[in-house]
Amino acid sequence: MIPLSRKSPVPPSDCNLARAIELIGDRWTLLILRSALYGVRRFDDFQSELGTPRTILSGRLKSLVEDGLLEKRIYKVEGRRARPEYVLTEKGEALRPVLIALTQWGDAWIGAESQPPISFMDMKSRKPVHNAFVSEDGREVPMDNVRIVLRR
Amino acid sequence: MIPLSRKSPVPPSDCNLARAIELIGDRWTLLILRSALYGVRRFDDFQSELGTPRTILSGRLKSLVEDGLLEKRIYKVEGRRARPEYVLTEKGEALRPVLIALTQWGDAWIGAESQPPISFMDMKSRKPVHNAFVSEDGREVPMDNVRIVLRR
DNA sequence: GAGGCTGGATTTGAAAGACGAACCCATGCA
DNA sequence: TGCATGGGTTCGTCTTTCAAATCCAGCCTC
Repeated sequence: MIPLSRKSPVPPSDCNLARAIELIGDRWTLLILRSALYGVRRFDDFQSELGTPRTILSGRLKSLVEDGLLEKRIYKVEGRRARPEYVLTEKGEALRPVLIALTQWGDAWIGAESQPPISFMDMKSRKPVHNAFVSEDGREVPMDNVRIVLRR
Repeated sequence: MIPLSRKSPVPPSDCNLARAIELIGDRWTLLILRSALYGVRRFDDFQSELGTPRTILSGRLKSLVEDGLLEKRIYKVEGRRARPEYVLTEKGEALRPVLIALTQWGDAWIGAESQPPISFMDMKSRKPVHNAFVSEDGREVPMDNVRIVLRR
């Protein structure tokens, strides 16, 4: 069990975790990012998949572009007019491990009765992979051996 | 770049990721969990660290208890009256890798100018660790080699 | 070139939720 | 008795969310 503390080692104001939560810690934002990581790019595709109210969706997409997680570009299908699409930037794609870690948490603690509908595999070995901590030499370190280090 | 898709491979309604987002994908909830993972347990400690409105805080703590992420127990300091405290359950502690992954994302993409105030270390080797994918044999698999597998 | 379709996006008014301040309340202490 | 403390709840206001309707530009068909 985590030992009692009266406050966090780093105040939320200069904690990158807290800052990340301010950026993306919102139901719709996270659901949009989830879809985006699955390849969804278009307004109506987000809308019909998530059921997000259109006002909210357009606001969230705008914020995500401003924050550099999505890039707004124009796509054009032959015979149709040009439309914007929202593609993950490198910064946005870098969230993938976070969402996969959350997926695995959900698999273990929410949907534990049934088989998870999705899993992850190493393309080379064709064997399952999971999210974990590794040391510099690329070997897994059990969670219980991970400690926090404060920079002085 | 992620290939275009008109919809996610799994509809949000039976996606454990989407379900996890419904549970904890909320600014205050995530900030509370962050503090809790740092050992904060008491109403006023959450309140003074995060500045959460008291109404919101008591509501979120209640939901987190209902969802099984926190356990409400009674603590008693000698000479003071008994008070409730909110301690992470196993289910709640299991979110730690998710929040560490998000911390490292924040370190890389938000606070990249400055040194991160916190880092993570393997207690045994005393070397830094990072979040990644590993195969069954405990070896790191590069993100680009990871593929989604759908259960049929 | 009038009309329709389509995919983004904004407007509108009602309902829900967030907020800050004040208040409550039980207990231990002086 | 009175007061301090920690953990709430109540209250009124303000903001955000929401669904539905509307807008709008461009491309198509006739």
